[in-house]
Amino acid sequence: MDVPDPAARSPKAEQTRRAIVDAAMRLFRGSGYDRTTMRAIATEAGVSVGNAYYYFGSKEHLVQAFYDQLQTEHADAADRVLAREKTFSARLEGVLASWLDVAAPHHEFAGQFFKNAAEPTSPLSPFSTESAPAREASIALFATLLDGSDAKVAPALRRELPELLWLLQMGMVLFWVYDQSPGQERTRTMVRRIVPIVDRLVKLSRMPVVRGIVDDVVGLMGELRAAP
Amino acid sequence: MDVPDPAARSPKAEQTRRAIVDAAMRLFRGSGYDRTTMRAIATEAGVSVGNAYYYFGSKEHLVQAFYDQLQTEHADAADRVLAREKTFSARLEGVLASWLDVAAPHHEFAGQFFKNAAEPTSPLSPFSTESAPAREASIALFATLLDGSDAKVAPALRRELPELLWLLQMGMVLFWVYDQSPGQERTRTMVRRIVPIVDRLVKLSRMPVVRGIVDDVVGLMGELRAAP
DNA sequence: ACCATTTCTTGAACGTGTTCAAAAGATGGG
DNA sequence: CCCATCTTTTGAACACGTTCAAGAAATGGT
Repeated sequence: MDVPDPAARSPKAEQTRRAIVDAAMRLFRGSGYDRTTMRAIATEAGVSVGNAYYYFGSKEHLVQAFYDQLQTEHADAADRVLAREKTFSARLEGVLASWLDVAAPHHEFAGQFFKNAAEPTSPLSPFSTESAPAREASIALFATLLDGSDAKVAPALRRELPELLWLLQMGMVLFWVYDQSPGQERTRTMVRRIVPIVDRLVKLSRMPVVRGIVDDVVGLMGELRAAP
Repeated sequence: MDVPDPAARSPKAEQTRRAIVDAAMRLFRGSGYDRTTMRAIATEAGVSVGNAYYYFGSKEHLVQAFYDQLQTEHADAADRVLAREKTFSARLEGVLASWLDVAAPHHEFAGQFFKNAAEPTSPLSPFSTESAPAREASIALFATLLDGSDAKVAPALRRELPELLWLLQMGMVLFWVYDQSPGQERTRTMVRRIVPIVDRLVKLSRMPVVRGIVDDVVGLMGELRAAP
């Protein structure tokens, strides 16, 4: 289960590690997660099964590499969107749509390993401590999205909105995973139509009648964060 | 994989079937889903492994029985709540809280098999065609909750609100599965505080400014339903 | 009573993810 | 150069979910 300290890796070890990750990626992409066996990955990488387990605690851990790569690709694509677009809704739609773009080639694969990420104890779970860095990076992206936009947000909401937008993205991912339409066209439709709604909700958040609810929601989020 | 038609079951077969389900429930409850093996279930039930697979296509299918039982228990508890409470928020909080009550003893077990339910292709997925009856029963429950309450809902929303409340419950279940606080106290807090928010949102739905958004949301839901 | 057909039951076998003791290789101090 | 120690690698073995050919038991028509 234990894995060598990444800081102290000999070049040879690093080479073996990469060979295993690359082989896994190739096979996952070609045959899907379930149909790719650890034996096949080891053979493809030119090592023994046990050696793969020396570097990766489980088959699941091999997916983390894929996960990281996706996150990086999305961050790049999102940066390009944010450099180009200035309005809140264009920025939001661009960021969400670019996630769909980078993830599209992996839809089937993603559906197969989604069950692993869903398990509460899994390190791949978006709520796990292991994925906290990725989660915070993603929330920070939505903060940038917001800061550089023309949106006028109720002050109370400003602090919590990035996390709420991240939750929106999680919802989108959930929808996408279950989306069986060709090219996941339904998810794209959903995004295109939900962004204006969010935009209007944010605008409404400053209205006196609505502000009470906003405060409630913000208060609840604060309490839940403090509790654990 | 094929399983005998439930309509045409001899008493003997039914007895064997029950023995397997009961053994599985006992062991699941005692040792959790993952640590309970099909061999142990078969031994406990006094049959062979192959026989268990004659009645249940997979280990996952054995969970369906647990699932159904939970649903039935919740429906009963919810009925008692709806007979007692008349205001919308009391009914909603009662129904959600009673789900937590009936599910509480199985929190650990539920977390373990949640990953199976999360896989899009799984029959246990709340969005699968196999669980459509359970899903529709649950949505119908929320329709009853609404109809018998004092809530004045915008007409456009009335049709979609039961499904939205069902989605709220799905969100609660998700939160609950990940909730590691003792007795899942955080989820209870979340429910207690989110119900008044929903209540206010529903009231707000009739306001002229908000009505536009409500129409958008309802329109989006209709479109997504029509698409597949 | 007999056979044909269907229903039910068995246990060995397969392929899988994972573990582990042991070996091989690398490193560094004397 | 040699030994001790640490890192890396191996492949056999384990436990599991699942399948399947074969047999046993029930059923029903003649």
